[in-house]
Amino acid sequence: MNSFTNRIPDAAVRRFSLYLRYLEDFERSGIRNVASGVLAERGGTTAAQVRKDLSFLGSFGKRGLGYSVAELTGVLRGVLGLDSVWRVALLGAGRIGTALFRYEPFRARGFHITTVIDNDPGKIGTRLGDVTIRGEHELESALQDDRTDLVIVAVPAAVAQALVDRVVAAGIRAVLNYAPTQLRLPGDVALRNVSMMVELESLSHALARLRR
Amino acid sequence: MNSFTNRIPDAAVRRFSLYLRYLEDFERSGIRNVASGVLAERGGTTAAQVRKDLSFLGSFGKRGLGYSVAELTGVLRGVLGLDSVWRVALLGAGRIGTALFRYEPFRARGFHITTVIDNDPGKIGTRLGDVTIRGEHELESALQDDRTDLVIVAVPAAVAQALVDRVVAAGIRAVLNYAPTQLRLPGDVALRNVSMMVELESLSHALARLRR
DNA sequence: TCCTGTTTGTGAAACTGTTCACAAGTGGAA
DNA sequence: TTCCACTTGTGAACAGTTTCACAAACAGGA
Repeated sequence: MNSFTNRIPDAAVRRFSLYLRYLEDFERSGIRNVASGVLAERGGTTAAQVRKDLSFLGSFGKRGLGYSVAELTGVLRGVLGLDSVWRVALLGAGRIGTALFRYEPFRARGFHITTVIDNDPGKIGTRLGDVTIRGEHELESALQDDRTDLVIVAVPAAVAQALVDRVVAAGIRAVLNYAPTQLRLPGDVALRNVSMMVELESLSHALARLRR
Repeated sequence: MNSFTNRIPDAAVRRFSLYLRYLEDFERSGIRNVASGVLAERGGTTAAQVRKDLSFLGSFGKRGLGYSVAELTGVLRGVLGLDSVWRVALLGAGRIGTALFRYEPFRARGFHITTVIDNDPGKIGTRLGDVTIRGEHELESALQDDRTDLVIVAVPAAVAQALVDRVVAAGIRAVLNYAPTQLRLPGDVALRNVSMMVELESLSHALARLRR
């Protein structure tokens, strides 16, 4: 009975992404209904967790039956903002930036990389896929012209903060950061960090403990 | 006064990685002591958080002065298991795998990618940097021969689980997963997932809320 | 219609992580 | 030596998240 008016816990939102992925698998397999326990088993969590998560969105499961795959898929797409196209700018066309650019599932989910910025003179003017790489000096105009919603940062740590300050000043409200540095930005800008070093080191911590 | 015998919260361990990064910057700048507030400001957290985190490791700050950069660096390296070399196998030499392989900071931190596995016949036998790519059928022998500590999964979701089952059976106890699927594995195997879709979708959720 | 087996939705309890607030050290100046 | 400005370490309060447990709803069969 918990409705849209309330804020949804961040931990739950992240699981929604996973649930949606599994529901799409089920949909492809022609499965029409799915119980919380099935979704839980697939996602490495518990049935109670799944039900609690979904209860933040309202209540549209059928007792005794489970959830309609089609309906739940639709609701999750809506909540995750996947019912519209998001225009994405990629800052940095190095190895990581290029790998991200070519990652197909982005486009399938409605994330269109329409802008690529790099400061290497050898790259400016060349194409990455169907996008022409532009120089850093064009950042603001590119973000504006392309009506960018969201920025992915894949530049060296040393230049990331300065670039992001400009991005925020240009009105962008969502940043996905791959640079190995903690960006500081206003509270009303959504930021997510992805760091392979942090994950790796948390693993080596676990391993080191095991060894003792 | 909290000593090594206790388990350290996962959230704290992940912040240790960040603290260490900043401490290394400070060390390079010749700064010898650092207060919790300074570390906090750099890492986008609070002074109390920093002190609480560090208290899990013992107590070696000096009241009125802060922490010795050199000492703290050493302690964090130890806790994160960075005082030895870890031998890493990379499964999947596609775009993401290749980008990971070439990511220099790994090696600097003591993570040596000694094994690369791919099932593309066109790639088997070719080299990636100084490592020869081997076929999937050699997985077990490669892990054994190279005395692998840790495995990075960068293969398509469809084949990830089967491959990881073999990896676990071969005795590996730490897995870093880039495949967009939730791997199921025994409780005594440490697993970390890195998913750009989850992060992106959590951003688009935030944006979609903003729009309402 | 009634019974049975299944599954949801949700308060309450348990747990985990974060923030607060302050006594207790510390170095340096007077 | 005494004082002062500063900073740690840590219980306690608080906030957020997960798990538990069970009444209520439903489908299908007898």
